[in-house]
Amino acid sequence: MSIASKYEPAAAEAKWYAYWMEHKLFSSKVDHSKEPYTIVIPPPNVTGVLHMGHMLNNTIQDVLIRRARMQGKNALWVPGTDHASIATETKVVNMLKEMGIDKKSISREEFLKYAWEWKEKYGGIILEQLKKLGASCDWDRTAFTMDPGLSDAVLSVFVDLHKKGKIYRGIRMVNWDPKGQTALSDDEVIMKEIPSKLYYIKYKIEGTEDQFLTIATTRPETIMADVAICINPKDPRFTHLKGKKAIIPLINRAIPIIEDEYVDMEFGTGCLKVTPAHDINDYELGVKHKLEVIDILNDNGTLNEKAQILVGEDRFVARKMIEKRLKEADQLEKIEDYKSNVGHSERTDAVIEPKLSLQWFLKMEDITKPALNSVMDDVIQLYPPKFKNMYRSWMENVRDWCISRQLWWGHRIPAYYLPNGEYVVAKTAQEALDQANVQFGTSYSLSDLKQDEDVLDTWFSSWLWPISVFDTDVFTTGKPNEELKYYYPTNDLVTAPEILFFWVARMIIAGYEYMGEKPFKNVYLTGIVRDKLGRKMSKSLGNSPDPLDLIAQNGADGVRTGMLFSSPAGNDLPYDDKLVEQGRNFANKIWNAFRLVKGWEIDPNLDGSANASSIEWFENRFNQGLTEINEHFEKFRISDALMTTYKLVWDDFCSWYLEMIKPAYQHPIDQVTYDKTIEIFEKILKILHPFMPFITEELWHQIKERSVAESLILASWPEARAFDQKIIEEAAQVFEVVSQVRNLRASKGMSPKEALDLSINTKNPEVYAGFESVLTKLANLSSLSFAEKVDNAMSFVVKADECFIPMGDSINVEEEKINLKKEIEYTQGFLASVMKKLSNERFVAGAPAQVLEMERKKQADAEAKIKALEESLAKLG
RNA sequence: GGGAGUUUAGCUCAGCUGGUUCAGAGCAUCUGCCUUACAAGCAGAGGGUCGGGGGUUCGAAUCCCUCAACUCCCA
Repeated sequence: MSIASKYEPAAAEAKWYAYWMEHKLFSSKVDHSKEPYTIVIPPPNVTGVLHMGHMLNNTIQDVLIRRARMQGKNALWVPGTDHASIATETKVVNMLKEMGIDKKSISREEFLKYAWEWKEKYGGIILEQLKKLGASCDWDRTAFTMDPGLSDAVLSVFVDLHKKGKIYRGIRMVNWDPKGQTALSDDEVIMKEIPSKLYYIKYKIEGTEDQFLTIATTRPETIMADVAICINPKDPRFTHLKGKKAIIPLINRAIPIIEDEYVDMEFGTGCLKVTPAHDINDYELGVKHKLEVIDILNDNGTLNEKAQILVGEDRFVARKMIEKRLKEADQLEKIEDYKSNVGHSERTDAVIEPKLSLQWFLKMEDITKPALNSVMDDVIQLYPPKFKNMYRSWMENVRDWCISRQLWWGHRIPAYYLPNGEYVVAKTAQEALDQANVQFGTSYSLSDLKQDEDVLDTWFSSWLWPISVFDTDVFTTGKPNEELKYYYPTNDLVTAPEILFFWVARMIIAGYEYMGEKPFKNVYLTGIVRDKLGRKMSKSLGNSPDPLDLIAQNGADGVRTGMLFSSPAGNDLPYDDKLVEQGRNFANKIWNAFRLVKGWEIDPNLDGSANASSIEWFENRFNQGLTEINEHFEKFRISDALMTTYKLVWDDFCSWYLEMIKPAYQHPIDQVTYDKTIEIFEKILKILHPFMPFITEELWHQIKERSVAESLILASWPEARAFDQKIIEEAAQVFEVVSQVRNLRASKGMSPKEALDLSINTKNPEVYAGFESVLTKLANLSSLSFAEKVDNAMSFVVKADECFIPMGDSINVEEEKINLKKEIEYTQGFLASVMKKLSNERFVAGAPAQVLEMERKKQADAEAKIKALEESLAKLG
């Protein structure tokens, strides 16, 4: 035969992906005769490359989409990328640096020109990589969050929310990234536990020469920004300080000593320095006590002239120098080691500086309510549901969303400042001008307007994604177009729990605000892909395999199934190369099953009636498996759906069914069995297709020539028919006899080639009737008979049936006796435990009838088995 | 400091409203096989007082209490 014994995925993958693309089989158009099934991709960063997290995430989406497509739904998976303002800007800045260009030395327009060039060059890489994975996205719809239409939608929404009074400008404490020189949202800040130091600093009490109070701080470089010392009014240690002033060391500025119960008497010394400009809690304390704000830091993290000393030094350098100077002044009492949680920028890893600045905010209080309720009421379902709690606590404690970023790459805030100190918000400069002149009775010209320098937070565009990929005008018109009406709300969203808040929650908010309707029905939260040590796989740690290498080595189908083998919803995926290997082996197994079937010659004159029972059994078993697989899918248990498919194909189809009907070597097969087997094989390929699209499409076409419209990707998902439990159970009993014979051979060290005689003592010979040839073949029997008594035989019992293998003189009677006695003893123990239950009146009275019946059946089975075993024992003499 | 989650075989995980799907699966391990579809394979086997303790119940991996360890979120 000419078919290779090992499946080579590369050629088939390239061929079929090109085929699907060429014939536009991923494409979806509005079609009211079909039910839509829609997924919008979580748009990867435009500058990104595929990592293991994407692989898992997008495999799941593709499985869902392909299955929906086969179920006859109008399946649409919308792809696209996110402009990712901070991440991309950082990369472009670095690129420019390598070219010897400083961002500060070029204009905004020049910078954006470089950025767009960068985007054009690298922006599509990740989408190309997704194609290698087999992603069946409708690529003609590929969207980008900074496409003209989508950008326009973002500005419309900004203007609209501003008009509604939900967007405002205000001074707030924000998370400032001194390296990226931008404000970050809370979600972009990663808290890390950092070993640091607690400095105990002595402040002189004003009007004394030798009286001091001591404060403990982790940030001595901010003492120049202190505006008060705060004590707890209940603290008896400090009553003598009330109403006095303290003097800041080194700069000798006097500050009041105030009282507030906020101060934790247990922490540090019980005295707290209040530095409103550089700590969020101090800021709130400052507002409460109407304290001045002294900001001593520049945007880049160096000290400014308000610090009076160390001007121009970096904050961390300043910390060291302050420590030294305090020591010299004898005002540093001690230093303790301390662990503190310090915020770091997700993008630049710089230590975050709390900073007061003028930013744009979105009021979250009212707008979040429908979004909270929809998840709490399961209108939107989270998988797994444990994330509901997290979602609620976030939504109930949400703070206003800081939506401005001090960057250039992104959607520039459509606010225009006027010479009179006012500003207007409008989509274009012209509109702003018209509005301003009407509103203020002025006659400004365009050149008088100065647009806000900042751009919007990336999430302020991606929160519109499930709407804006279909319709970018609805935000102004309020009237959804045909596409949006048809595809929205989408069905499933597959994403990582870490962006549940920044993205998922906000899409829900925007969905209700602009569509009055949820953006999706189900949210499937994947876990994080981790290495064997439990670390998150990341480029910086270098612990992640290259996904494209993996695909090259194991095939996309192997990688897809490997990723899914062990990733229940919400659980992290502990990645192991073994999993992908298992996937690859599985593909090979399917390949070889095909080789076997394809290699058979058909003899139309042969009678195949002996295989009827085997075919009947497998069809029932298939329907049972398919029912289970469908149930797993309904519950989003993708790993379980795969595992059930895996076992159905490998164990039931390959190990049992094919062996049962396989003709002897170089013998032909009958027409009926062959046709049935091909039919079964086709059904197997169908249920495998969502997981393993390439190999299944390849074999589908190798079975016979098929047209484009007959491609597997478009084939219909098999119907799960009713199945007969009895047929399955009886076959299982026959299989058990086969296993026992094999087991006996193995334990006696007999060769599998040695044919044996088998005699069965059963009350239900009809169970074996259809399977006699199967039994003979799989257990390698020289004869099969039904008899009550057999002498000098090894025996075993399956259910209540005694099975004998006559051994003539070679049998070791004593050993057989011991084995039988052991089994009798064990079964009697089991029976005793059942009887104990049944003789317990309270059990009989309290247990449901069904349970009772089960117990009685157990009793009957055990008694029958003991009887059979005892008879066998008696026959040994 | 507040909240949530996890703990079942060597590993990764199932186990629904207590009772036959109740101690399971896959992988790994061990034993025997190069049996012409597949050694990326076949056949067989061994592994767990379900984190510890207590309670409720006729009956607990499952419900309650408590302790312990780990993880995550928020401050």
